[in-house]
Amino acid sequence: MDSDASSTCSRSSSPELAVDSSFFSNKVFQAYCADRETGQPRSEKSPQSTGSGGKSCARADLSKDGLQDLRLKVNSRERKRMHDLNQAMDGLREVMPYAQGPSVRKLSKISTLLLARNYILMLSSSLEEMKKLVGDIYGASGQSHSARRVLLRTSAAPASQLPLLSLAPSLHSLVGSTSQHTSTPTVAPHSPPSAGYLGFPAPPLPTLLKDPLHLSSGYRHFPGMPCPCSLCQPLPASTASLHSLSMGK
DNA sequence: TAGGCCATCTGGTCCT
DNA sequence: AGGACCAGATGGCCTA
Repeated sequence: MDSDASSTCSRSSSPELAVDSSFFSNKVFQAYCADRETGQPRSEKSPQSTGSGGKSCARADLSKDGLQDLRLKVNSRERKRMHDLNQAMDGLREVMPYAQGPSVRKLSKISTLLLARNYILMLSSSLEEMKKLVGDIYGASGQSHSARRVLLRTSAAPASQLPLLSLAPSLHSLVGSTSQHTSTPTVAPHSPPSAGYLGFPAPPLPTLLKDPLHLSSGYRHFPGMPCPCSLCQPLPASTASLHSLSMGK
């Protein structure tokens, strides 16, 4: 099959087949037609359908074939929409700090979204911490030009050459317990994280925004996650631009 | 075998 | 009117 769903997913899905000759599609459609002929709705819940007759009336005028064509067209559009959504989800997975590879089961959709949220929060707090640190290093307002130069240079450098990396050990010991950092159970790259594994449920958003990772009491890493902070890992190319964007502010 | 995850179909609603 | 978006239903696959 050439569908992108089958290319990105190990499951055996066959959309084209479903459109053309799927038993399910035919069965459903026949049931639908039978319902229409007997005047019995397939579902009880259609509170608004009584008032708005627009498309329903138009559909009533269609022949069986026309109705089926319309249904197939709508199904195809919906399938494409979902495929696009899945592609976007795959794109998100690619930039997530999580082991990837053919032997690694990919993150579920919900895990991807939750992990992405935490990752963003972590990056934000790392950035804030760096800004604070640079401010401390260069002191008061008189040195702001130097600090800005450092920031600019940092944002212009390739991700792999970011000075943040060399600062990572001292930063971790500076802002928190390294033991907490290193004693964090490392993720077995072959085990998919569940929502609980990712350390959820997360605190309410206002709290997170105020002090996302409780950095004041140490650099907090989410349980079970490989340390994805910008200090410990070279940034992926696609996130480097984001990083430099924030730095440029 | 139960539960989780997913793809697909479907009808309703909203928007252009 | 047509398309996009959404949520519910359904059934298949996989894993513990």
